[in-house]
Amino acid sequence: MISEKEFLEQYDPGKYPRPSVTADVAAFMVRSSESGDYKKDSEQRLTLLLVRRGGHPFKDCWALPGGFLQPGETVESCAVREIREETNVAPVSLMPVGVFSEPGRDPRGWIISNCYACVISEDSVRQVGGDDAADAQWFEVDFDRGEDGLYLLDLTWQDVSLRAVLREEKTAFGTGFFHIEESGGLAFDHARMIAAALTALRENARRIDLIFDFLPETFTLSQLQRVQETVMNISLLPANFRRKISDYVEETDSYTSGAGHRPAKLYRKKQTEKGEEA
Amino acid sequence: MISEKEFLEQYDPGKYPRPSVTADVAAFMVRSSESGDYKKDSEQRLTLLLVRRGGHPFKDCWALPGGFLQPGETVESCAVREIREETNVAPVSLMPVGVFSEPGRDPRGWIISNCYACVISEDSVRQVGGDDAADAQWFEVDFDRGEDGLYLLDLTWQDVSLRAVLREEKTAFGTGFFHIEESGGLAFDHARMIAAALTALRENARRIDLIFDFLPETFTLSQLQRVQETVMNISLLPANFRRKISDYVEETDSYTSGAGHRPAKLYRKKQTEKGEEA
DNA sequence: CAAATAGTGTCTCTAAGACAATATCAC
DNA sequence: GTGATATTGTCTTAGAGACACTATTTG
Repeated sequence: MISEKEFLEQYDPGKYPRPSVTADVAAFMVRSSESGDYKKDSEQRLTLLLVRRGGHPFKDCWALPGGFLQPGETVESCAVREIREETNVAPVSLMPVGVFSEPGRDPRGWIISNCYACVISEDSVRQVGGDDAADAQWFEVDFDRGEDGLYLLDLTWQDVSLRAVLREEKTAFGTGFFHIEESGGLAFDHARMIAAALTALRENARRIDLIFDFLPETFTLSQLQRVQETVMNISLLPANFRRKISDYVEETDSYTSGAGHRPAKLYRKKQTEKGEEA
Repeated sequence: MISEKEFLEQYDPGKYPRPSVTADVAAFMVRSSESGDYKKDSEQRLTLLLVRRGGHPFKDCWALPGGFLQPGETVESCAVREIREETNVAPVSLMPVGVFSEPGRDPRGWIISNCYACVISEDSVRQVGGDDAADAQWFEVDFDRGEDGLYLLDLTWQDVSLRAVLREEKTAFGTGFFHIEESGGLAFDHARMIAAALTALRENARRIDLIFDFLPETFTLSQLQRVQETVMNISLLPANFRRKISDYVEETDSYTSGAGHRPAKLYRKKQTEKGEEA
């Protein structure tokens, strides 16, 4: 019979085999692309940050930013660190997507990956200025359901196009879970992670709180609506959208100007209100 | 410049420090306790499986069942294995609760825990027969919100009563995240895990699919209603509940009998219907 | 003025909650 | 019959969707 103190002094974690642990992050941004017509508002696209792998394995393939967990940090702080290294932006909220631990998912050996999703505003990325390193780029995202529970994931940046095919797994539970039919050239099992992250993002985008993170401090209600439409890939009527979010925003004194139409009042996110309680 | 094959041959995962990884499971069951009155239906209580720790650290404390991840298995299969070792029952669905990786959370060192919740029917536990090992018991659960975002967690089995106090963390995102004010004698940071698991369980119990796992193959609608009420700690009107779930169940030819009141038709879960699509 | 977005009012439809009323068993 | 649950029907209300209409800007 030994005491707890003695036990801990003798304890050797190296007795049992241990995996390596990583955090990978699907960082999303809504990018507005200018249109030719001065009257029309710009269109918006959902984009995802990918990095080109500089070393083996999957050298030169595109992958989610991520890295190994270091002693003394949590998985979440590791995820934040990785995103900041790539974008210079610290993500506001981090959404857990899932744990990926299938044997063989990484050719280097026993490696478990914790996947997170986060949302970054175009505004903040512009402020810190992209360093134009060709190894990190925002890809436009298309993710649609095909036939027979097949899903098509399209990631496009300039002339690079990654097309993955996934099959949805029946998962008695609500979390999206996918099998890779075609990786589309993405490294590791990242196509699965991206599909799961997109599913989680869309699922949670109806909770209004999330979509504010895509926008700067102040915004018009139309901008807010377009963000939700872009993320969830749906279409809404302005009148109804305004009603729905009216409790979550408050007016400012500013207006937009310069567009070829009626100016819009700028709003900001209302603090300490609804959605916090209950 | 080396090839990927050469790289993998040279790769040594031991170069970087690695954590130990565990899976811990919050297994819930709804237990019906017989009442004295022949006319009244039995009352139901939500219970949680805890095991008494036989060795250091936290010797003799109660803890969630769990164990170290072994090579060649996924985190999920590890969780299933642990539950089966304690109950002889293989849980149907596994719900991810969160990853707990705060430095110092385990006195043995760098140990990351993946927490899952699952739901087990009283029926299946009865069938395999509890082995009456005193080291694994179903505790009755009370989890209520106090003042100032403080939560009280009460776990009771016979004369053992564990009372933990937790504080909810503001987490820009929807997942419950708690700080331990008082552990109530629970091992490690398991009080946090249990609070997070209960939050997740209640959140998802409104998705009807989940609550079927608490019940045997066939059941009455009242039983189903009581399960949802027990899990979510709410009260519903029978008429409305029946309407809401009517699309998810189908009748059988059997009826209950023997109770001091009108017999109820037995239902079963309807397959390949609503909730699967969309 | 034309084109486009900003913003308001209102009708309808559906789902949830409340509640009343009837049915049927064991004792 | 009594007391309990089983089961059905209907009224009310809250919220989402649809749509018509007005307001205001730039060129």
